[in-house]
Amino acid sequence: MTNRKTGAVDLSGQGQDQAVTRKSGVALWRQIADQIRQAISAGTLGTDGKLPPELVLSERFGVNRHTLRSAIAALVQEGVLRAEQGRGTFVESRQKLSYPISARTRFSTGLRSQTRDRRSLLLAHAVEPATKRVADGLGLAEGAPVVRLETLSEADERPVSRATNWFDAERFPGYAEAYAETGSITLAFQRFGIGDYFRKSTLVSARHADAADLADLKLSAGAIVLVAIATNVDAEGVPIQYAETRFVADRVELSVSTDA
Amino acid sequence: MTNRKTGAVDLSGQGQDQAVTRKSGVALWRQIADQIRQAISAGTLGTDGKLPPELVLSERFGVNRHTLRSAIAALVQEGVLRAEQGRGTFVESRQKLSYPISARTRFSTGLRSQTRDRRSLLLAHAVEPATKRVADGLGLAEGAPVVRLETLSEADERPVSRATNWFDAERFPGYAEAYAETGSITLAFQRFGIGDYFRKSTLVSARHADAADLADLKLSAGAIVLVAIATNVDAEGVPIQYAETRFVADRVELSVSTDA
DNA sequence: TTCGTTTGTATAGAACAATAGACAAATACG
DNA sequence: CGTATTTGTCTATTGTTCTATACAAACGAA
Repeated sequence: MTNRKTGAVDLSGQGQDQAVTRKSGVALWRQIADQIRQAISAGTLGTDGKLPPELVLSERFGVNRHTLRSAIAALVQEGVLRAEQGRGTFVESRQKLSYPISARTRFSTGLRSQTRDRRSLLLAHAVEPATKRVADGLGLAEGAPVVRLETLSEADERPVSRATNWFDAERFPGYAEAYAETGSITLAFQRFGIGDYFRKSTLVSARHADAADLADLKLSAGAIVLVAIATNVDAEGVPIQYAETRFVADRVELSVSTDA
Repeated sequence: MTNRKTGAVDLSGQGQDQAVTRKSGVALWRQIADQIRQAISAGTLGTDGKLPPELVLSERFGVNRHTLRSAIAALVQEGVLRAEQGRGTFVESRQKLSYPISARTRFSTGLRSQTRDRRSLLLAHAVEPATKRVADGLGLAEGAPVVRLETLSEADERPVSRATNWFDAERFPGYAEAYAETGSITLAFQRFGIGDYFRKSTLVSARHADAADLADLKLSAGAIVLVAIATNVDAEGVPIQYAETRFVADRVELSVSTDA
Protein backbone atom coordinates (compact mmCIF):
# COMPACT_ATOMS: atom_id res chain seq x y z
CA MET A 1 0.00 0.00 0.00
CA THR A 2 2.77 2.46 0.89
CA ASN A 3 3.58 3.87 -2.50
CA ARG A 4 7.02 5.37 -2.70
CA LYS A 5 7.30 8.59 -4.64
CA THR A 6 9.73 9.81 -7.22
CA GLY A 7 12.89 11.09 -5.65
CA ALA A 8 12.90 8.85 -2.61
CA VAL A 9 16.36 7.83 -1.61
CA ASP A 10 17.00 4.57 0.13
CA LEU A 11 15.48 1.28 0.99
CA SER A 12 16.82 -1.85 2.54
CA GLY A 13 18.96 -4.18 0.49
CA GLN A 14 17.56 -6.86 -1.78
CA GLY A 15 16.85 -10.31 -0.46
CA GLN A 16 15.55 -9.33 2.95
CA ASP A 17 12.68 -11.16 4.59
CA GLN A 18 9.42 -10.58 2.87
CA ALA A 19 6.12 -9.87 4.52
CA VAL A 20 3.09 -12.12 4.15
CA THR A 21 -0.27 -10.74 3.07
CA ARG A 22 -3.34 -11.74 5.02
CA LYS A 23 -6.88 -12.46 3.74
CA SER A 24 -6.01 -12.16 0.09
CA GLY A 25 -6.91 -15.43 -1.53
CA VAL A 26 -3.60 -17.10 -0.89
CA ALA A 27 -3.22 -18.97 2.41
CA LEU A 28 -0.36 -17.85 4.63
CA TRP A 29 1.21 -21.29 4.66
CA ARG A 30 1.35 -21.26 0.87
CA GLN A 31 2.89 -17.80 0.69
CA ILE A 32 5.49 -18.88 3.23
CA ALA A 33 6.18 -22.13 1.41
CA ASP A 34 6.75 -20.17 -1.79
CA GLN A 35 9.11 -17.77 -0.04
CA ILE A 36 11.11 -20.51 1.62
CA ARG A 37 11.42 -22.39 -1.66
CA GLN A 38 12.55 -19.22 -3.36
CA ALA A 39 14.99 -18.26 -0.61
CA ILE A 40 16.56 -21.69 -0.82
CA SER A 41 17.15 -21.48 -4.55
CA ALA A 42 18.40 -17.90 -4.14
CA GLY A 43 20.88 -19.14 -1.58
CA THR A 44 19.63 -16.90 1.25
CA LEU A 45 18.27 -19.74 3.36
CA GLY A 46 19.57 -23.13 4.29
CA THR A 47 22.94 -22.56 2.64
CA ASP A 48 24.42 -25.00 5.14
CA GLY A 49 21.81 -27.55 4.17
CA LYS A 50 19.79 -27.01 7.34
CA LEU A 51 16.79 -24.77 7.98
CA PRO A 52 16.46 -22.63 11.14
CA PRO A 53 14.14 -24.17 13.80
CA GLU A 54 10.40 -23.82 13.29
CA LEU A 55 10.07 -21.43 16.21
CA VAL A 56 12.65 -19.05 14.75
CA LEU A 57 11.11 -19.14 11.29
CA SER A 58 7.57 -18.68 12.60
CA GLU A 59 8.67 -15.57 14.50
CA ARG A 60 10.54 -14.25 11.46
CA PHE A 61 7.42 -14.56 9.32
CA GLY A 62 5.17 -13.35 12.10
CA VAL A 63 2.89 -16.38 12.14
CA ASN A 64 2.02 -19.21 14.45
CA ARG A 65 4.30 -22.22 14.53
CA HIS A 66 1.49 -24.43 13.18
CA THR A 67 1.07 -22.21 10.16
CA LEU A 68 4.76 -22.42 9.44
CA ARG A 69 4.61 -26.18 9.87
CA SER A 70 1.95 -26.35 7.15
CA ALA A 71 4.35 -24.56 4.81
CA ILE A 72 7.15 -26.97 5.66
CA ALA A 73 4.82 -29.94 5.24
CA ALA A 74 4.00 -28.78 1.72
CA LEU A 75 7.68 -28.45 0.84
CA VAL A 76 8.41 -31.87 2.30
CA GLN A 77 5.62 -33.24 0.13
CA GLU A 78 7.21 -31.54 -2.89
CA GLY A 79 10.55 -33.07 -2.04
CA VAL A 80 12.26 -29.73 -1.40
CA LEU A 81 12.75 -30.36 2.33
CA ARG A 82 13.22 -33.32 4.63
CA ALA A 83 12.23 -33.07 8.31
CA GLU A 84 13.79 -35.23 11.02
CA GLN A 85 12.32 -35.25 14.48
CA GLY A 86 14.76 -34.01 17.09
CA ARG A 87 17.38 -33.03 14.51
CA GLY A 88 15.92 -30.37 12.29
CA THR A 89 14.69 -29.71 8.77
CA PHE A 90 17.06 -30.16 5.87
CA VAL A 91 17.27 -28.98 2.29
CA GLU A 92 16.82 -31.85 -0.14
CA SER A 93 17.77 -30.29 -3.47
CA ARG A 94 18.88 -26.83 -4.25
CA GLN A 95 20.14 -25.97 -7.71
CA LYS A 96 18.06 -24.61 -10.54
CA LEU A 97 18.53 -26.15 -13.95
CA SER A 98 19.56 -23.58 -16.52
CA TYR A 99 18.22 -24.08 -20.03
CA PRO A 100 20.10 -22.20 -22.74
CA ILE A 101 18.05 -20.54 -25.47
CA SER A 102 19.88 -19.71 -28.67
CA ALA A 103 19.68 -20.42 -32.39
CA ARG A 104 21.04 -23.89 -31.65
CA THR A 105 18.79 -24.60 -28.72
CA ARG A 106 17.94 -28.22 -28.13
CA PHE A 107 16.48 -28.50 -24.69
CA SER A 108 18.13 -31.81 -24.05
CA THR A 109 21.68 -30.62 -24.64
CA GLY A 110 23.71 -28.46 -22.35
CA LEU A 111 22.17 -30.06 -19.31
CA ARG A 112 24.39 -33.10 -19.04
CA SER A 113 26.70 -31.36 -16.63
CA GLN A 114 23.86 -30.23 -14.39
CA THR A 115 22.13 -33.48 -13.71
CA ARG A 116 22.92 -37.13 -13.50
CA ASP A 117 19.78 -38.75 -14.75
CA ARG A 118 17.71 -37.24 -17.52
CA ARG A 119 14.70 -38.89 -19.15
CA SER A 120 12.06 -38.04 -21.69
CA LEU A 121 8.62 -39.64 -21.66
CA LEU A 122 6.04 -39.74 -24.43
CA LEU A 123 2.70 -39.24 -22.68
CA ALA A 124 0.40 -39.19 -25.69
CA HIS A 125 0.26 -38.50 -29.40
CA ALA A 126 -2.38 -37.88 -32.05
CA VAL A 127 -2.90 -36.64 -35.58
CA GLU A 128 -5.40 -33.80 -35.73
CA PRO A 129 -6.31 -30.67 -37.70
CA ALA A 130 -4.18 -27.63 -36.90
CA THR A 131 -5.72 -24.80 -34.91
CA LYS A 132 -5.09 -21.31 -36.26
CA ARG A 133 -2.27 -20.73 -33.79
CA VAL A 134 -0.47 -23.97 -34.67
CA ALA A 135 -1.04 -23.49 -38.40
CA ASP A 136 0.49 -20.02 -38.20
CA GLY A 137 3.46 -21.35 -36.30
CA LEU A 138 4.16 -24.09 -38.82
CA GLY A 139 3.27 -22.05 -41.90
CA LEU A 140 0.39 -24.35 -42.82
CA ALA A 141 -3.26 -23.76 -43.64
CA GLU A 142 -5.69 -23.87 -40.73
CA GLY A 143 -7.07 -27.39 -40.39
CA ALA A 144 -4.12 -29.06 -42.09
CA PRO A 145 -3.21 -32.38 -40.43
CA VAL A 146 -0.51 -32.13 -37.77
CA VAL A 147 1.12 -34.62 -35.43
CA ARG A 148 0.79 -33.63 -31.81
CA LEU A 149 3.20 -35.03 -29.20
CA GLU A 150 2.75 -34.66 -25.46
CA THR A 151 6.02 -35.21 -23.65
CA LEU A 152 7.33 -35.06 -20.12
CA SER A 153 10.95 -34.46 -19.14
CA GLU A 154 12.51 -35.55 -15.89
CA ALA A 155 15.84 -34.81 -14.31
CA ASP A 156 17.07 -36.74 -11.29
CA GLU A 157 13.78 -38.62 -11.03
CA ARG A 158 11.73 -35.43 -10.78
CA PRO A 159 9.61 -33.80 -13.51
CA VAL A 160 10.99 -30.55 -14.90
CA SER A 161 8.97 -29.83 -17.99
CA ARG A 162 5.87 -30.76 -19.93
CA ALA A 163 5.76 -30.05 -23.65
CA THR A 164 3.23 -30.10 -26.46
CA ASN A 165 4.86 -30.40 -29.87
CA TRP A 166 3.33 -30.06 -33.33
CA PHE A 167 4.74 -31.24 -36.65
CA ASP A 168 3.44 -31.16 -40.23
CA ALA A 169 1.80 -34.59 -40.60
CA GLU A 170 2.29 -34.62 -44.39
CA ARG A 171 5.99 -33.94 -44.22
CA PHE A 172 6.62 -36.08 -41.13
CA PRO A 173 4.24 -39.07 -41.24
CA GLY A 174 4.85 -41.39 -38.32
CA TYR A 175 6.91 -38.83 -36.45
CA ALA A 176 5.43 -39.99 -33.15
CA GLU A 177 6.70 -43.53 -33.72
CA ALA A 178 10.13 -42.23 -34.70
CA TYR A 179 10.23 -40.22 -31.49
CA ALA A 180 8.99 -43.13 -29.40
CA GLU A 181 11.81 -45.31 -30.74
CA THR A 182 14.64 -42.79 -30.57
CA GLY A 183 13.45 -40.86 -27.52
CA SER A 184 14.77 -37.65 -29.04
CA ILE A 185 13.41 -34.85 -31.21
CA THR A 186 16.77 -34.44 -32.94
CA LEU A 187 17.16 -38.15 -33.70
CA ALA A 188 13.58 -38.42 -34.93
CA PHE A 189 14.18 -35.55 -37.33
CA GLN A 190 17.25 -37.33 -38.66
CA ARG A 191 15.02 -40.18 -39.81
CA PHE A 192 13.31 -37.67 -42.08
CA GLY A 193 16.58 -36.38 -43.44
CA ILE A 194 16.77 -33.30 -41.23
CA GLY A 195 20.43 -33.20 -40.28
CA ASP A 196 20.37 -29.78 -38.71
CA TYR A 197 17.76 -27.32 -37.54
CA PHE A 198 17.54 -23.97 -35.80
CA ARG A 199 15.55 -22.17 -33.17
CA LYS A 200 13.85 -19.32 -34.96
CA SER A 201 11.96 -17.68 -32.11
CA THR A 202 10.99 -18.26 -28.51
CA LEU A 203 8.16 -16.54 -26.68
CA VAL A 204 8.48 -16.70 -22.92
CA SER A 205 5.68 -16.11 -20.45
CA ALA A 206 4.57 -17.38 -17.04
CA ARG A 207 1.34 -18.47 -15.43
CA HIS A 208 -0.09 -20.71 -12.77
CA ALA A 209 0.06 -24.38 -13.69
CA ASP A 210 -3.28 -25.73 -14.89
CA ALA A 211 -4.81 -28.92 -13.53
CA ALA A 212 -3.25 -31.17 -16.17
CA ASP A 213 0.23 -29.75 -15.64
CA LEU A 214 -0.17 -29.96 -11.87
CA ALA A 215 -0.75 -33.68 -12.19
CA ASP A 216 1.95 -34.42 -14.76
CA LEU A 217 4.61 -32.27 -13.13
CA LYS A 218 3.60 -33.45 -9.65
CA LEU A 219 3.12 -29.93 -8.35
CA SER A 220 0.81 -28.62 -5.69
CA ALA A 221 -1.81 -26.07 -6.63
CA GLY A 222 -0.65 -22.51 -7.08
CA ALA A 223 2.67 -23.56 -8.58
CA ILE A 224 4.10 -21.49 -11.40
CA VAL A 225 5.20 -22.65 -14.83
CA LEU A 226 7.48 -20.88 -17.27
CA VAL A 227 5.96 -21.18 -20.73
CA ALA A 228 8.23 -21.20 -23.78
CA ILE A 229 6.59 -21.20 -27.19
CA ALA A 230 9.18 -22.06 -29.79
CA THR A 231 9.45 -22.41 -33.54
CA ASN A 232 12.22 -24.52 -35.06
CA VAL A 233 13.14 -24.26 -38.74
CA ASP A 234 15.21 -26.44 -41.06
CA ALA A 235 18.33 -25.28 -42.93
CA GLU A 236 16.11 -23.57 -45.53
CA GLY A 237 14.21 -21.66 -42.89
CA VAL A 238 11.01 -23.68 -43.27
CA PRO A 239 9.21 -24.27 -39.93
CA ILE A 240 9.34 -27.92 -38.92
CA GLN A 241 8.34 -27.84 -35.25
CA TYR A 242 6.06 -25.70 -33.15
CA ALA A 243 6.17 -26.39 -29.44
CA GLU A 244 4.83 -25.12 -26.14
CA THR A 245 6.90 -26.20 -23.16
CA ARG A 246 5.85 -25.64 -19.56
CA PHE A 247 8.81 -25.65 -17.14
CA VAL A 248 8.50 -25.95 -13.37
CA ALA A 249 9.46 -22.39 -12.42
CA ASP A 250 11.02 -23.45 -9.15
CA ARG A 251 13.47 -25.81 -10.79
CA VAL A 252 14.30 -24.05 -14.03
CA GLU A 253 15.59 -20.81 -15.44
CA LEU A 254 15.99 -19.95 -19.10
CA SER A 255 19.27 -18.51 -20.17
CA VAL A 256 19.13 -16.26 -23.21
CA SER A 257 22.49 -15.46 -24.72
CA THR A 258 22.38 -12.81 -27.39
CA ASP A 259 25.87 -12.32 -28.68
CA ALA A 260 25.44 -10.19 -31.76
CA MET B 1 -3.39 -37.60 -9.64
CA THR B 2 -4.28 -39.69 -12.69
CA ASN B 3 -0.88 -40.26 -14.20
CA ARG B 4 -0.97 -41.08 -17.86
CA LYS B 5 1.45 -43.71 -19.01
CA THR B 6 3.81 -43.92 -21.93
CA GLY B 7 2.03 -44.95 -25.08
CA ALA B 8 -1.35 -43.39 -24.34
CA VAL B 9 -3.04 -42.03 -27.38
CA ASP B 10 -5.37 -39.09 -27.16
CA LEU B 11 -6.59 -36.36 -24.93
CA SER B 12 -8.84 -33.39 -25.40
CA GLY B 13 -7.61 -30.35 -27.27
CA GLN B 14 -5.69 -27.50 -25.66
CA GLY B 15 -7.45 -24.52 -24.18
CA GLN B 16 -10.42 -26.26 -22.64
CA ASP B 17 -11.83 -25.20 -19.31
CA GLN B 18 -9.52 -25.92 -16.45
CA ALA B 19 -10.51 -27.44 -13.17
CA VAL B 20 -10.11 -25.66 -9.87
CA THR B 21 -8.26 -27.35 -7.04
CA ARG B 22 -9.82 -27.33 -3.60
CA LYS B 23 -8.13 -27.03 -0.20
CA SER B 24 -4.70 -26.28 -1.52
CA GLY B 25 -3.67 -22.93 -0.14
CA VAL B 26 -5.08 -20.89 -2.99
CA ALA B 27 -8.68 -19.73 -2.60
CA LEU B 28 -11.07 -20.82 -5.33
CA TRP B 29 -12.00 -17.25 -6.20
CA ARG B 30 -8.34 -16.45 -6.79
CA GLN B 31 -7.74 -19.48 -8.98
CA ILE B 32 -10.80 -18.56 -11.00
CA ALA B 33 -9.75 -14.92 -11.27
CA ASP B 34 -6.37 -16.05 -12.59
CA GLN B 35 -7.99 -18.35 -15.13
CA ILE B 36 -10.42 -15.72 -16.36
CA ARG B 37 -7.64 -13.18 -16.69
CA GLN B 38 -5.58 -15.68 -18.61
CA ALA B 39 -8.46 -16.78 -20.83
CA ILE B 40 -9.13 -13.18 -21.73
CA SER B 41 -5.56 -12.48 -22.79
CA ALA B 42 -5.49 -15.82 -24.63
CA GLY B 43 -8.59 -14.76 -26.52
CA THR B 44 -10.71 -17.72 -25.40
CA LEU B 45 -13.09 -15.66 -23.27
CA GLY B 46 -14.84 -12.37 -23.80
CA THR B 47 -13.65 -12.01 -27.37
CA ASP B 48 -16.76 -9.95 -28.06
CA GLY B 49 -15.90 -7.70 -25.12
CA LYS B 50 -18.55 -9.25 -22.88
CA LEU B 51 -18.27 -12.03 -20.32
CA PRO B 52 -20.87 -14.84 -20.03
CA PRO B 53 -23.38 -14.32 -17.18
CA GLU B 54 -22.23 -15.15 -13.65
CA LEU B 55 -24.55 -18.14 -13.44
CA VAL B 56 -23.10 -19.69 -16.58
CA LEU B 57 -19.52 -19.12 -15.47
CA SER B 58 -20.15 -20.42 -11.96
CA GLU B 59 -21.56 -23.65 -13.40
CA ARG B 60 -18.68 -23.95 -15.83
CA PHE B 61 -16.17 -23.71 -12.98
CA GLY B 62 -18.29 -25.85 -10.70
CA VAL B 63 -18.55 -23.31 -7.89
CA ASN B 64 -21.21 -21.23 -6.23
CA ARG B 65 -22.18 -17.98 -7.87
CA HIS B 66 -20.84 -16.01 -4.89
CA THR B 67 -17.43 -17.58 -5.27
CA LEU B 68 -17.36 -16.60 -8.90
CA ARG B 69 -18.48 -13.11 -7.97
CA SER B 70 -15.45 -12.80 -5.68
CA ALA B 71 -13.23 -13.61 -8.63
CA ILE B 72 -14.94 -11.01 -10.79
CA ALA B 73 -14.75 -8.44 -7.99
CA ALA B 74 -10.96 -8.94 -7.84
CA LEU B 75 -10.64 -8.47 -11.58
CA VAL B 76 -12.82 -5.36 -11.46
CA GLN B 77 -10.53 -4.04 -8.73
CA GLU B 78 -7.54 -4.77 -10.97
CA GLY B 79 -9.15 -2.94 -13.84
CA VAL B 80 -9.42 -5.99 -16.07
CA LEU B 81 -13.22 -6.11 -15.98
CA ARG B 82 -16.11 -3.68 -15.60
CA ALA B 83 -19.48 -4.87 -14.24
CA GLU B 84 -22.78 -3.12 -15.00
CA GLN B 85 -25.89 -4.10 -13.14
CA GLY B 86 -28.58 -5.47 -15.43
CA ARG B 87 -26.32 -5.41 -18.49
CA GLY B 88 -23.41 -7.73 -17.86
CA THR B 89 -19.66 -7.80 -17.22
CA PHE B 90 -17.31 -6.34 -19.80
CA VAL B 91 -13.65 -6.68 -20.65
CA GLU B 92 -11.73 -3.50 -19.94
CA SER B 93 -8.32 -4.22 -21.47
CA ARG B 94 -7.07 -7.21 -23.31
CA GLN B 95 -3.75 -7.22 -25.11
CA LYS B 96 -0.43 -8.40 -23.73
CA LEU B 97 2.60 -6.22 -24.27
CA SER B 98 5.38 -8.02 -26.08
CA TYR B 99 8.93 -7.11 -25.10
CA PRO B 100 11.62 -8.06 -27.60
CA ILE B 101 14.85 -9.50 -26.25
CA SER B 102 17.86 -9.35 -28.54
CA ALA B 103 21.39 -7.98 -28.60
CA ARG B 104 19.90 -4.54 -29.12
CA THR B 105 17.23 -4.81 -26.48
CA ARG B 106 16.20 -1.63 -24.81
CA PHE B 107 13.01 -2.28 -22.97
CA SER B 108 11.60 1.12 -23.80
CA THR B 109 11.84 0.73 -27.57
CA GLY B 110 9.68 -1.45 -29.73
CA LEU B 111 6.68 -0.76 -27.59
CA ARG B 112 5.61 2.52 -29.12
CA SER B 113 3.21 0.80 -31.46
CA GLN B 114 1.61 -1.24 -28.67
CA THR B 115 0.69 1.48 -26.25
CA ARG B 116 -0.21 5.13 -26.25
CA ASP B 117 1.21 6.35 -23.01
CA ARG B 118 4.44 5.03 -21.58
CA ARG B 119 6.20 6.38 -18.49
CA SER B 120 9.19 5.55 -16.37
CA LEU B 121 9.41 6.47 -12.70
CA LEU B 122 12.47 6.62 -10.46
CA LEU B 123 11.32 5.19 -7.14
CA ALA B 124 14.60 5.30 -5.23
CA HIS B 125 18.35 5.30 -5.64
CA ALA B 126 21.41 4.71 -3.50
CA VAL B 127 25.14 4.08 -3.63
CA GLU B 128 26.12 0.90 -1.82
CA PRO B 129 28.66 -1.91 -1.82
CA ALA B 130 28.09 -4.60 -4.42
CA THR B 131 26.84 -8.00 -3.31
CA LYS B 132 28.62 -10.98 -4.80
CA ARG B 133 25.91 -11.46 -7.38
CA VAL B 134 25.97 -7.85 -8.56
CA ALA B 135 29.77 -7.71 -8.52
CA ASP B 136 29.93 -10.82 -10.70
CA GLY B 137 27.41 -9.34 -13.10
CA LEU B 138 29.34 -6.10 -13.48
CA GLY B 139 32.79 -7.66 -13.37
CA LEU B 140 33.75 -5.80 -10.19
CA ALA B 141 35.17 -6.89 -6.87
CA GLU B 142 32.66 -7.80 -4.16
CA GLY B 143 31.94 -4.73 -2.04
CA ALA B 144 32.91 -2.24 -4.76
CA PRO B 145 30.61 0.82 -4.76
CA VAL B 146 27.67 0.59 -7.15
CA VAL B 147 24.74 2.85 -7.96
CA ARG B 148 21.40 1.16 -7.44
CA LEU B 149 18.29 2.47 -9.22
CA GLU B 150 14.77 1.32 -8.44
CA THR B 151 12.45 2.10 -11.32
CA LEU B 152 8.83 1.53 -12.23
CA SER B 153 7.45 1.44 -15.76
CA GLU B 154 3.87 2.14 -16.69
CA ALA B 155 1.96 1.75 -19.93
CA ASP B 156 -1.48 3.25 -20.36
CA GLU B 157 -1.54 4.43 -16.74
CA ARG B 158 -0.98 0.93 -15.39
CA PRO B 159 2.25 -0.52 -13.97
CA VAL B 160 3.95 -3.14 -16.14
CA SER B 161 7.38 -3.60 -14.67
CA ARG B 162 9.56 -2.92 -11.69
CA ALA B 163 13.31 -2.92 -12.13
CA THR B 164 16.41 -2.81 -9.96
CA ASN B 165 19.46 -1.56 -11.88
CA TRP B 166 23.10 -1.54 -10.82
CA PHE B 167 25.96 0.51 -12.32
CA ASP B 168 29.65 0.86 -11.46
CA ALA B 169 29.70 3.92 -9.18
CA GLU B 170 33.32 4.73 -10.06
CA ARG B 171 32.74 4.77 -13.79
CA PHE B 172 29.29 6.37 -13.62
CA PRO B 173 29.22 8.84 -10.69
CA GLY B 174 25.91 10.62 -10.49
CA TYR B 175 24.20 8.18 -12.82
CA ALA B 176 21.02 8.40 -10.78
CA GLU B 177 20.81 12.14 -11.33
CA ALA B 178 21.45 11.72 -15.04
CA TYR B 179 18.65 9.19 -15.19
CA ALA B 180 16.32 11.36 -13.17
CA GLU B 181 16.85 14.25 -15.59
CA THR B 182 16.67 12.31 -18.84
CA GLY B 183 14.20 9.65 -17.76
CA SER B 184 16.02 7.10 -19.88
CA ILE B 185 18.80 4.55 -19.40
CA THR B 186 20.07 5.11 -22.93
CA LEU B 187 20.15 8.91 -22.63
CA ALA B 188 21.81 8.73 -19.22
CA PHE B 189 24.55 6.52 -20.68
CA GLN B 190 25.12 9.08 -23.44
CA ARG B 191 26.10 11.62 -20.80
CA PHE B 192 28.96 9.32 -19.89
CA GLY B 193 30.03 8.92 -23.50
CA ILE B 194 28.35 5.57 -24.09
CA GLY B 195 26.94 5.97 -27.57
CA ASP B 196 25.96 2.37 -28.05
CA TYR B 197 25.59 -0.71 -25.89
CA PHE B 198 24.48 -4.30 -26.20
CA ARG B 199 22.49 -6.91 -24.33
CA LYS B 200 24.95 -9.64 -23.47
CA SER B 201 22.72 -12.09 -21.66
CA THR B 202 19.24 -12.38 -20.21
CA LEU B 203 18.17 -14.90 -17.59
CA VAL B 204 14.43 -15.42 -17.47
CA SER B 205 12.53 -16.95 -14.58
CA ALA B 206 9.17 -16.58 -12.86
CA ARG B 207 7.89 -16.44 -9.31
CA HIS B 208 5.12 -15.03 -7.16
CA ALA B 209 5.39 -11.29 -6.65
CA ASP B 210 6.83 -10.37 -3.26
CA ALA B 211 5.20 -7.84 -0.94
CA ALA B 212 7.17 -4.88 -2.30
CA ASP B 213 6.38 -5.69 -5.92
CA LEU B 214 2.73 -6.31 -5.07
CA ALA B 215 2.51 -2.75 -3.78
CA ASP B 216 4.50 -1.06 -6.53
CA LEU B 217 2.88 -2.95 -9.38
CA LYS B 218 -0.56 -2.66 -7.77
CA LEU B 219 -1.17 -6.39 -7.87
CA SER B 220 -3.20 -8.58 -5.58
CA ALA B 221 -1.46 -11.34 -3.66
CA GLY B 222 -0.61 -14.48 -5.59
CA ALA B 223 0.17 -12.58 -8.78
CA ILE B 224 3.04 -13.79 -10.91
CA VAL B 225 6.03 -11.81 -12.13
CA LEU B 226 8.37 -12.65 -14.99
CA VAL B 227 11.91 -11.96 -13.85
CA ALA B 228 14.54 -10.95 -16.39
CA ILE B 229 18.11 -10.61 -15.17
CA ALA B 230 20.14 -8.81 -17.80
CA THR B 231 23.71 -7.74 -18.39
CA ASN B 232 24.43 -4.90 -20.81
CA VAL B 233 27.91 -4.29 -22.17
CA ASP B 234 29.53 -1.38 -23.99
CA ALA B 235 31.09 -1.57 -27.48
CA GLU B 236 34.23 -3.13 -25.97
CA GLY B 237 32.24 -5.83 -24.20
CA VAL B 238 32.75 -4.39 -20.71
CA PRO B 239 29.66 -4.78 -18.49
CA ILE B 240 28.06 -1.42 -17.73
CA GLN B 241 24.65 -2.36 -16.38
CA TYR B 242 23.27 -5.25 -14.37
CA ALA B 243 19.52 -5.27 -13.94
CA GLU B 244 16.69 -7.36 -12.53
CA THR B 245 13.31 -6.50 -14.00
CA ARG B 246 10.04 -7.92 -12.69
CA PHE B 247 7.26 -7.83 -15.29
CA VAL B 248 3.57 -8.33 -14.50
CA ALA B 249 3.09 -11.75 -16.05
CA ASP B 250 -0.51 -11.07 -16.99
CA ARG B 251 0.34 -8.05 -19.09
CA VAL B 252 3.66 -8.99 -20.60
CA GLU B 253 5.39 -11.61 -22.66
CA LEU B 254 9.05 -11.67 -23.66
CA SER B 255 9.86 -12.28 -27.28
CA VAL B 256 13.23 -13.89 -27.91
CA SER B 257 14.37 -13.78 -31.52
CA THR B 258 17.46 -15.82 -32.17
CA ASP B 259 18.33 -15.43 -35.82
CA ALA B 260 21.74 -16.95 -36.13
C1' DT C 1 -45.94 -1.60 -18.72
C1' DT C 2 -44.58 -6.33 -18.15
C1' DC C 3 -41.36 -9.86 -18.46
C1' DG C 4 -36.98 -12.19 -18.70
C1' DT C 5 -32.12 -11.52 -17.90
C1' DT C 6 -28.38 -9.97 -15.31
C1' DT C 7 -25.79 -7.87 -11.51
C1' DG C 8 -26.08 -6.49 -6.44
C1' DT C 9 -27.14 -7.51 -1.47
C1' DA C 10 -28.34 -10.18 2.71
C1' DT C 11 -28.24 -14.08 5.88
C1' DA C 12 -27.02 -18.53 7.76
C1' DG C 13 -24.45 -22.76 7.95
C1' DA C 14 -20.42 -25.85 6.60
C1' DA C 15 -15.57 -26.35 5.45
C1' DC C 16 -11.03 -24.61 5.82
C1' DA C 17 -7.16 -21.59 7.73
C1' DA C 18 -4.82 -19.62 11.53
C1' DT C 19 -3.94 -18.99 16.49
C1' DA C 20 -3.03 -20.65 21.22
C1' DG C 21 -1.29 -23.68 24.65
C1' DA C 22 0.28 -28.15 26.17
C1' DC C 23 2.73 -32.26 25.87
C1' DA C 24 5.05 -36.41 23.46
C1' DA C 25 9.11 -38.27 20.93
C1' DA C 26 13.54 -38.21 18.96
C1' DT C 27 18.14 -36.32 18.94
C1' DA C 28 22.53 -34.12 20.60
C1' DC C 29 25.45 -33.03 24.29
C1' DG C 30 27.24 -32.35 28.72
C1' DC D 1 22.17 -40.34 32.76
C1' DG D 2 19.70 -35.85 32.63
C1' DT D 3 18.84 -31.70 30.07
C1' DA D 4 18.11 -28.67 26.26
C1' DT D 5 16.71 -28.54 21.55
C1' DT D 6 13.83 -29.71 17.96
C1' DT D 7 10.08 -31.93 15.35
C1' DG D 8 5.45 -34.34 15.93
C1' DT D 9 0.64 -34.64 17.79
C1' DC D 10 -3.56 -33.10 20.18
C1' DT D 11 -7.51 -30.05 21.46
C1' DA D 12 -9.95 -25.78 21.42
C1' DT D 13 -11.16 -21.23 19.56
C1' DT D 14 -11.55 -17.65 16.12
C1' DG D 15 -11.79 -15.77 11.53
C1' DT D 16 -12.07 -16.46 6.47
C1' DT D 17 -13.83 -18.93 2.54
C1' DC D 18 -17.41 -21.43 0.23
C1' DT D 19 -22.14 -22.95 -0.19
C1' DA D 20 -27.22 -22.38 -0.28
C1' DT D 21 -31.28 -19.73 -0.73
C1' DA D 22 -33.78 -15.63 -1.29
C1' DC D 23 -34.81 -11.25 -2.93
C1' DA D 24 -33.70 -6.39 -4.70
C1' DA D 25 -32.25 -3.30 -8.54
C1' DA D 26 -31.07 -2.11 -13.18
C1' DC D 27 -31.49 -3.00 -18.03
C1' DG D 28 -33.49 -4.47 -22.71
C1' DA D 29 -37.11 -5.82 -25.37
C1' DA D 30 -41.86 -7.24 -26.41
